Amino acid sequence: MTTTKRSRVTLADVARQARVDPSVVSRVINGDSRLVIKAETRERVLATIRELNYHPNAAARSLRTAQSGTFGLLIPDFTNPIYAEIIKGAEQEATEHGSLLLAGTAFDDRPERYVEMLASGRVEGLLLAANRLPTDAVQAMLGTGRSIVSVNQRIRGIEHAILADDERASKIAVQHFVGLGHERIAHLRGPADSDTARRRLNGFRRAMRTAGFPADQDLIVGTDYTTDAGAAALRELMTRRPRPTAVLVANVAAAVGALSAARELDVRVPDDLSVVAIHDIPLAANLWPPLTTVRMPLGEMGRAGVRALVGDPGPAEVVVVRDPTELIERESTAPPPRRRR
Amino acid sequence: MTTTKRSRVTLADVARQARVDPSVVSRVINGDSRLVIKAETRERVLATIRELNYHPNAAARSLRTAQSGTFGLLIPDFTNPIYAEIIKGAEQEATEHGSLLLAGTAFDDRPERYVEMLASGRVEGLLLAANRLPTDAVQAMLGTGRSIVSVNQRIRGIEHAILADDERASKIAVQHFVGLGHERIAHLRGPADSDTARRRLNGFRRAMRTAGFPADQDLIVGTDYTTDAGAAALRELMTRRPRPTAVLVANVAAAVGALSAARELDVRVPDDLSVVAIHDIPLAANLWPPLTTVRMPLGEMGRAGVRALVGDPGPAEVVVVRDPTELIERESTAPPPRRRR
DNA sequence: GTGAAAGCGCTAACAT
DNA sequence: ATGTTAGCGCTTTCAC
Repeated sequence: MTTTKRSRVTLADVARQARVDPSVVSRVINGDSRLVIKAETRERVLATIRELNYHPNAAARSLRTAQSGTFGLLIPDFTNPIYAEIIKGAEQEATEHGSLLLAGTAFDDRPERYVEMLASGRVEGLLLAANRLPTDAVQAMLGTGRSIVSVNQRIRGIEHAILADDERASKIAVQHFVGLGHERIAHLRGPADSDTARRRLNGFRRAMRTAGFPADQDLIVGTDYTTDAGAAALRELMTRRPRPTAVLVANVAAAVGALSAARELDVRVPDDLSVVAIHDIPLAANLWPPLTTVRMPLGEMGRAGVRALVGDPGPAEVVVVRDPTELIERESTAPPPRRRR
Repeated sequence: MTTTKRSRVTLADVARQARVDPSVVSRVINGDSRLVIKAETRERVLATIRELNYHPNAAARSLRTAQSGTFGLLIPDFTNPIYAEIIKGAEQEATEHGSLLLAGTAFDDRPERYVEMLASGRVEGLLLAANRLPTDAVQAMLGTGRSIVSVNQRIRGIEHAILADDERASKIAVQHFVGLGHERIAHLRGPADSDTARRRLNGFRRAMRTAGFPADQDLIVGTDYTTDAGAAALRELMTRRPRPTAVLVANVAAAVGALSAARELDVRVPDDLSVVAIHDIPLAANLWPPLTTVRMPLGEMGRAGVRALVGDPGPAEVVVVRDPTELIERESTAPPPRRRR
């Protein structure tokens, strides 16, 4: 009794075979609470659905209800492990909500694509985890009237943002360094146009001031959130004299590069230089040395993003996911050289 | 003249304002070659579309044409860097084809979801990069009559498969070891139920035989494709006496774990043990020591998968993407200890 | 060179 | 307790 026949089975087919009206089938499927129906009839409908192996057509439903049951998530790059965690969280939340998550790369050259996704109704709302979207593309997205929420950063023009406590992450790292006895503490900061980089830098400065070691401008070096840029930045940093004894790297990808560069330069970690990276990913434990990190709630931010999308429009709002921002101490940090002798 | 008005702009609105029939607008949009139309009229239609900021409704189009313009890709886990590369390739190919790619995790517990994606018409075809899908779920997917292509592995019941030359990858690694003078060559093989693991193991055995060092069963240890499993497998392997001097790890995630475990055991890489992993990912260069790998055409497999989906149904077919399977030599391999003294 | 008409498969307000 | 009806917005065959 397989039903691998031609031509899709439609709701009308089910209705005919179950000898009820199509609208009844529809209401049974959608669990319409206002539907009063004999248990027996409902059972007959359900049985017919199974028998015919009926699956509602998504396009028809979507057309009728003006809802696609899909949310979008735009990221800069699938190969950056940070975003994998965000995607995972967002996907889980969407799944629990009965929706699909459409994750995609925000190719810089084709912003119309994302406007189109919204305007065509393919997705009901969009999570923006990609930076550097052209301002007019963002405006066009907003013009569709659909909900847009930025994740991990603020984006000009977008009211709703899901953020982690980036300032606090820097503070945690600085306090760890200070606790170990470091004084010459450096920061490999992210790109100037990055909102997260700015917040982490602020946190760094503030924490340094509080600790009584006002940040030395020489010890703040810019880097992109990439491995290569992190390596280059560390090389530059190590030309400073006297050398720093500790460095907070604003991003784990950059930190991986920094570790490589340190090795090249025969700078021993943590003996000569302690390193803390912001963002904990599984891999950090398998680097050499295992990297001390400040864990950020990446998955939780993805979840919160989807929640904001499905929730009521609500007023302008910034949600800071505070939960588990904490130090994961591994082997890339130790007291400074002087102290140890 | 912004059009951020209520109620979506429809094709009918455009037709009315451009003073043509809706069907003409439709045919202009879709570039119907059989449409004969005055350049002037076409221009007026196009202008109106721009002016009204019209975007076709995806659901309506989908309902009418029975095509969703979306392909699905099922992977086991977003945080595994292998799949990031596959997704990227598939997404690029889909984008070039004007389609969307819906990548999702194949949660073991909800196979109906994926059947549903196909049966409901949300996706036109599905790429399966996830292993361990229940056989009946696969059958149900096939029952929808839509195209399904497996990527990176064969799946029972699915005719079309996009594969890399896994056997050759193992052979390349073994030849590299042999060229360095190794004889006691081990293999951390993937899970028994994994098709890729099987092919890599075959390649390993065959290459060893060819080299005149028939594989020692003791030196073949099973591992999952995860970091922790790789670490455990290496620990087990190093209890063998005499110890192997080289090991081919079937997967890069497992190799990362193996490297960690080697450090724990004070097994120096490459001095005491040479390591080659299958799969090259950017990170391999930043491990310690930088990991020698056999590059597999992951992105290209993703692309080929989408191509197979959009292409004609075609006969049962297995596409082996041969292109750039090659050794990337870094610092985790060296001649065996004996030779170096 | 352009228009008319039918219908894809579903839902929801309104009958009965 | 169930049926009727009227589209959602688009494409496409056929007619003029």
